[in-house]
Amino acid sequence: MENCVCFNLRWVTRAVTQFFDAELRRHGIRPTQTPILGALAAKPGWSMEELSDWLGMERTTLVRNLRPLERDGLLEITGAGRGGRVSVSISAKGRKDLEKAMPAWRAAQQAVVKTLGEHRWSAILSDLDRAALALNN
Amino acid sequence: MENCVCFNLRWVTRAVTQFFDAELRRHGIRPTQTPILGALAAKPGWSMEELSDWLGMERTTLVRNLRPLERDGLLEITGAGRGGRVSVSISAKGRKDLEKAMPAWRAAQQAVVKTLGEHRWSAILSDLDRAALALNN
DNA sequence: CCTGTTAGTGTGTATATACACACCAAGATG
DNA sequence: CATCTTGGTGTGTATATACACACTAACAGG
Repeated sequence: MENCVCFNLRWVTRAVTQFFDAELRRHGIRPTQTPILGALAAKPGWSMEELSDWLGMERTTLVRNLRPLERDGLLEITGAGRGGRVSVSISAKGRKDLEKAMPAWRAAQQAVVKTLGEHRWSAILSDLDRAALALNN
Repeated sequence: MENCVCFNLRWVTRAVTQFFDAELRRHGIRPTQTPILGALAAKPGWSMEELSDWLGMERTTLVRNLRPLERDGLLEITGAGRGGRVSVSISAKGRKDLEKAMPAWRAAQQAVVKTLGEHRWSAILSDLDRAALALNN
């Protein structure tokens, strides 16, 4: 049972997340928030469901994850809310903070990629993506 | 940035965890708890630090993760506590519940392994283990 | 206009995670 | 014995995750 796929994936993910967090921490941005801001920076006016689909994240999880970013003014949520479609967009501050944190992200990414080499990492991530998609059907 | 290792790993891990959870749910055991109970079933009298080392889990995270299991009587924590070493052991109920949940775990494990094949999965997990170890130094 | 249906959204509750910090026990040193 | 250090533990606080559920807006059909 020590070969449990779920357990091993969670273990590696914890290690990688902690590593990214150590780099990003001083910029006040969490590893989970980086891709959220990245998506928002690429396109304005996401609905909650679009964004959660794009990120492959439970919609209700995303709602909670946006709260700290909204509170700190990195993004803005406009629209009706309960019942009506909302529109999530990055703010000027959000864009600036993301920009400032990018070098740290790049450093972490490069350091992790270096452990196995870019070729192997991309093969692994590609396979894992395929596995995850298979499980969703 | 959509190739962020951290983000992709977290995504896959969420999918796999949800899949395991769907199988284990009706037994009242979470995917995270299975390996904990497994370790406890293999050896009695773990100290908190030993167990967290073995599971590759932050010690303080483990403390919180043990609470529900302790509350539900699946394990017992004896010893001084704050300051003094503790001894964590599985209970009879814990052993029984784990036993009952094992078929569900096996089913989930097999289904996930089937997505890429056993050979590929074990190569991937072996590489990921190596990567995670490299990051801890 | 009214009502039923559906799609989009948020909440309640519970677990998972981890950094910073505080606490206490036990042995070492004086 | 007193104090000092160190190693093992738990807590405060904050984010991350997701299932079950409730709510509301918008639209359809009468």
